[in-house]
Amino acid sequence: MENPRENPLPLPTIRRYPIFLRAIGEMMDAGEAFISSSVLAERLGLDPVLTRKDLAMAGVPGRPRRGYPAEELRAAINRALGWDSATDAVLVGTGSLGSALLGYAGFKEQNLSIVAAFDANPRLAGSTVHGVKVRPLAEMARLVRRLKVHLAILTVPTAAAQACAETLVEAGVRGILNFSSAQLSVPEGVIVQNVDLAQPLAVLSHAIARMES
Amino acid sequence: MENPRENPLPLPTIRRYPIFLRAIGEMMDAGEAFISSSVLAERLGLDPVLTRKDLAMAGVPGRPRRGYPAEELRAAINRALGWDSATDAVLVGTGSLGSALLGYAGFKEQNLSIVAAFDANPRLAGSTVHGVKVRPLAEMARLVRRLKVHLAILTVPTAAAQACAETLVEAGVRGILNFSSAQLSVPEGVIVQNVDLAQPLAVLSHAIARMES
DNA sequence: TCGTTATCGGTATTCAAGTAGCGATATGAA
DNA sequence: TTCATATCGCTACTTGAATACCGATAACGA
Repeated sequence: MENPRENPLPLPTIRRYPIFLRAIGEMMDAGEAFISSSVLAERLGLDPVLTRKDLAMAGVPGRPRRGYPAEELRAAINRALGWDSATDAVLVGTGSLGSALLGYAGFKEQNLSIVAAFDANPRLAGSTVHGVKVRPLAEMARLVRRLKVHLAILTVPTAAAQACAETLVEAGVRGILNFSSAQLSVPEGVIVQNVDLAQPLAVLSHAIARMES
Repeated sequence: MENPRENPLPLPTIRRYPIFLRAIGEMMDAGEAFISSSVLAERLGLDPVLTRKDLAMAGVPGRPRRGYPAEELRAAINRALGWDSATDAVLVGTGSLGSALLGYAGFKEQNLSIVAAFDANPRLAGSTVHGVKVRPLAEMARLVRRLKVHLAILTVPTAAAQACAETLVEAGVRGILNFSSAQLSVPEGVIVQNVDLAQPLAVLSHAIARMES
């Protein structure tokens, strides 16, 4: 099925796809034309069966004793993630984390280009961070609307997050990657994905605490 | 049961705990002495029953029509996460992401203090980032051993990650928060928690792609 | 004092994801 | 040409977490 709506991918599968894409890219660079689930799994330390099921979800048929055609597989996964066509995004909040994300190379791999950055601090406006010009927050609504940007990366302090989100949604943003710890409330049809750096730390320190007990 | 080994907390619960801690802290600042699961759930946009089950796992008994005693609850959750006593960590790789993490306030909330930072680039050595002095990589093994640090945050380029990990483990590190996209291989007893910024972006863009299809 | 009710805490059910088992098939070697 | 085998792809089975349900209880109001 081509229509993603009929293809409800398991959430864990979606999370593994970016990892697969990186490995597939490296294997293609090494000259491989076919990707077998066993080799890929070995490389990533995953279960081969689980890997095969994930790859099968992309809808590209594999061949016994060869694997999946690399180029088609990569294209299918990219399509499933909506990374097949270039997507524009804006970044709001050029503090230390926001600045770091402006320089994060991974976004480019995913056909995501950050076309503008904003900050509430007027002293930062006009400066350039990793090649992106920082603009005052007041220009955000107008520019987002004009550029028809649908995706925003939110790296503002928690207290400012809800107000920013509302402005962004009002200007046409459909998806927000929220790095603040605010619980954003947005209208239906807008998707918020929270990123919380404390979560992996919690998992790690709990595991260590358990081992030492 | 006090012993965490007998208390295998569900992984999703552990991930929600940091969120709960923040909210509980805010409610305590507002003068609340008791935290009810329904109020907490409302505030965080979660299911009240799910929230109550999570809180129950901490082992603190609640009271009908009141809720859980705030101070005890917070202490119990912190204990479950191993955040009850201060933990030292080192950070390796002071690129843009590493620098941002040095300034991340959330770590302090979790009793985590980054006692040293290292970078392979000798030109960076000696500089100070967010109050932490950057040292050359060559000093890492010795210092980690001397300070008896058990936790490391790894923000080096993917190509350098495995070598750094090995040095750290050799020097006594038990847990690694890995921000690189390398698949680290470490000896048994060492825990690696991977953090991949591409994953939440994948979830978000897939969701948007599905809606627009 | 006594009922009402918000909240806890346990049990049961459902659902999603991971795991296991197994037949089908194309490839490569004998 | 024939056979051995790596790999796919399908169908259970198991596990773990979320959801639903329901009884118990302590606080509050009448």
